[in-house]
Amino acid sequence: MARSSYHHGNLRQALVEATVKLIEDSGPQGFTLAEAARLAGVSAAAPYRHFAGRDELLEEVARQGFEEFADRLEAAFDDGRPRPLTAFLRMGQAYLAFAAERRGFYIAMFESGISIAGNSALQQASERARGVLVRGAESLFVARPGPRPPAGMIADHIWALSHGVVELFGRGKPGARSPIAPADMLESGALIYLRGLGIIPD
Amino acid sequence: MARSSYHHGNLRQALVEATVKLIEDSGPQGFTLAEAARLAGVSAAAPYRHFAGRDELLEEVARQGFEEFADRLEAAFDDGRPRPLTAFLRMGQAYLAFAAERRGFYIAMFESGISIAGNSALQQASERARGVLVRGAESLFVARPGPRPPAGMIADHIWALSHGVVELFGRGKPGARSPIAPADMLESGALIYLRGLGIIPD
DNA sequence: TGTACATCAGTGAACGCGCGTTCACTGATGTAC
DNA sequence: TGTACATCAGTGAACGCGCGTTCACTGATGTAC
Repeated sequence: MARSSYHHGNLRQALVEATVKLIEDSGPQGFTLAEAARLAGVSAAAPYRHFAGRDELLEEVARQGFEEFADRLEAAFDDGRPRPLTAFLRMGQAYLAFAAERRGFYIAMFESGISIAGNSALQQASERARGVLVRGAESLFVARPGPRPPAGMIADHIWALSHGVVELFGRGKPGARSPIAPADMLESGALIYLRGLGIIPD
Repeated sequence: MARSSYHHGNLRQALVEATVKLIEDSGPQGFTLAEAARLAGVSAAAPYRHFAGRDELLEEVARQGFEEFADRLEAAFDDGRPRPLTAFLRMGQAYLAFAAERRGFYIAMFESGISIAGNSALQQASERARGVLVRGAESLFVARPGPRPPAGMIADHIWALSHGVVELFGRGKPGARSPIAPADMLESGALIYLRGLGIIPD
């Protein structure tokens, strides 16, 4: 944060990180361009050398978030090793881990009110993440002949369930709505769902 | 909105309605006490006769939202008629209908950043809504002997799935992430899940 | 039915604040020769 | 290796703005008698 020279050197990325920290500390509202600049140790006018405004900075945060999100899902899936089902469930836990460990990014991605469709780099990154889930869903059927439900639909169901768990039960409220840990909630829900798909025998 | 006399007559409720409209029109950020007062045709100081501040007004909006939400779920469930499964699925559709038709309330309830636990009237209302889902889940097992999964868990799974569908796919973005309508997404997901529970035979 | 008076629910002006954004500027860096 | 110069990435002051909140006030309403 402390800067010895007149030039910052890496202000663009420093602003991204300041934004993440501000969002984590004070919620999605608790972020202003001015405060991000302050946190980066720079005048309020400086961010305009790198971003057109507040929204463009938020969208960059979300884009980087989606990239890391996709990376983590991919690593968790590990090409379906040792078995597709295990790998698929591991993606669910990676989903929750990302939401918890990278909360600032998660909020920027899903709760900041930015428009994903309006920014093509952002949209590409978000589609890449969905692609990992879709491939995971496809892998569940590799050894199964016959008709299969569309993998995109399965990916969307699991994404929705995971997101709902994060939003409704994922925040560390003591004495929250449910005493069950988010990880257990997602796993039990996903297992029931996969049994419904015939992936897991009763 | 137009007021003939010095006194408004029903300012408290008018502010609630103004808040809902502002949130619907301009997102969760697009609400300020000052603008709500303006919309209600009243000076910026007037709201302080009825609410301690911005947050208290938002919490009242959320509370009323949860009450109507619970009412609608209850009406949709209709005591499990004609069959528990049908009634349960109808609740899912009522969930989506509420989120779409009462968007301002939904946003105040789930996306405005208020703390549900910090306001007991609000918490009670939200628990009442969950109670309807829980009773719906219990009804699925009335004619089934033997061990059953906890109804609270099932209610939470379905709530999370519904919420996720609303948040990720429910906004009317043209060309959005998925071309499938939210109602179809939720129904297909819920059916697979219920099959996994053994409620629906394969 | 009329009147005095307490209470209630508004007004409007004022405040301090922080934000987003623009602008002319300047210090630092990189490059051509 | 040195110098001139273009470009880049900052500064700091200023602006207009709208917000939240407070305050003394006043018009309207309700009630006791």
